Amino acid sequence: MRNPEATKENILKKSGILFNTNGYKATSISDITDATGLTKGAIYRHFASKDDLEKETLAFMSEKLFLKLRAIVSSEKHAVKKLTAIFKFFESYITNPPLKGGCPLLNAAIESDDAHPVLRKEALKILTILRTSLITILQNGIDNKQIKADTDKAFFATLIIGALEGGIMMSKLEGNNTDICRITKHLQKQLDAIAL
Amino acid sequence: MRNPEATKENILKKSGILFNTNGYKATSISDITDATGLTKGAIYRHFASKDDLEKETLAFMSEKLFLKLRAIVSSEKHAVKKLTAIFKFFESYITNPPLKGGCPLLNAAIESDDAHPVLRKEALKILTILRTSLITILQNGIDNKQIKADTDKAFFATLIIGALEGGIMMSKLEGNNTDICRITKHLQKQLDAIAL
DNA sequence: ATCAAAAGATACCGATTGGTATCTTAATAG
DNA sequence: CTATTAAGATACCAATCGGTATCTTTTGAT
Repeated sequence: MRNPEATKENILKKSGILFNTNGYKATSISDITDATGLTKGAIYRHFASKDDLEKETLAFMSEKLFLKLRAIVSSEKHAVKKLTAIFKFFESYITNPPLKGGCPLLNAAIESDDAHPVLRKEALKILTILRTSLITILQNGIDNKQIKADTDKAFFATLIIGALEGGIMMSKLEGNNTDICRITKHLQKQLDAIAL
Repeated sequence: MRNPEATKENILKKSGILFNTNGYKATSISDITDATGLTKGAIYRHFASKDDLEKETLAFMSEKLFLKLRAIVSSEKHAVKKLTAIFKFFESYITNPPLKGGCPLLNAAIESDDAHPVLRKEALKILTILRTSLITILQNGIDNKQIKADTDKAFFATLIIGALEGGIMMSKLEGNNTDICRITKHLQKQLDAIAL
């Protein structure tokens, strides 16, 4: 039953859970061999180093989440509803986590920003994609006369991302969804204010 | 020149920089002996374990920041101005960091929430103090007819903390203060809306 | 001056770290 | 059926980890 692609995916999946819940530095290769049932030989065949595995795992996690997010966004036609769906998606990070350990962007950003350039670059890439996606939705909303034309898109994108990520941090720390729901409620109000 | 209290404070100071910039798990006792010029013997005389050192260091950092914050807040008499001063304080986290490595609450919360109960409990304590302080300022503002009486204090406190912490994450990752300034600008607007 | 106690230095411990060289096994092409 | 090749297992490496037992040095009380 040898299947190198499946093996790599299995490593990425299990590493994702471990990195995202316990941290990148705190997760050892041995933790990963325990979780996968594989050996070091198998892991180092697919990844050049731990740094490389960390980077690829972060990319893997974010790609899977963006896939889910895009599916949710695509199912809505109205720009305002698309954004509301994104708020709901972030609420689910607490109530029904699509990925153990919270938001991989937030986790990687905090762990990497001062010390780990490889991981930091990957986190920045994710932030840029998220930011650009939100701005695109807003622009489409403006083009389709669903959102006020004088909306500061970059400003609004920062508000959405910042508030949601901060809300996730608070709710995860408190162990309930009170804070994230307050945040999404506020964002929804702001969204309604720029809707036509 | 032996001075155990000064030694302990020195350890806490240097550990604070290291833990806050490189992370708790990523910082070894050896890193701390290098930074302080002390030996393990000295460190383990003042702290029972690394867990204990981590916890005490986080408490030490937050206490120092709360002291600064209280001084800034006390210098303003009007509740709205007190809150504005807090916004400016968080902006300074990026432009002129009072402590290397960003916000210790945010850093500790992300690193601890799933795996490190000792640190998590301390982080939660800090969040509670911050939250309570904001609510108290809002309540005093209401009592002094400076802020609308129907303001949802808990809601507003969550918005402030969540948005600021998220903004810090974004700005630190981007390497500029654009995002945190957008966040404070929005918060100021929200504050003006509840001011009398 | 002496001595007890505390502060800090030194030297060590077993366990674990990321990483690698080598060997075995399984799949595939001829 | 066999030879080749790649996937994965095994065994090992030096370095570092958190922690401790013991020794030396400094300090303050007598």
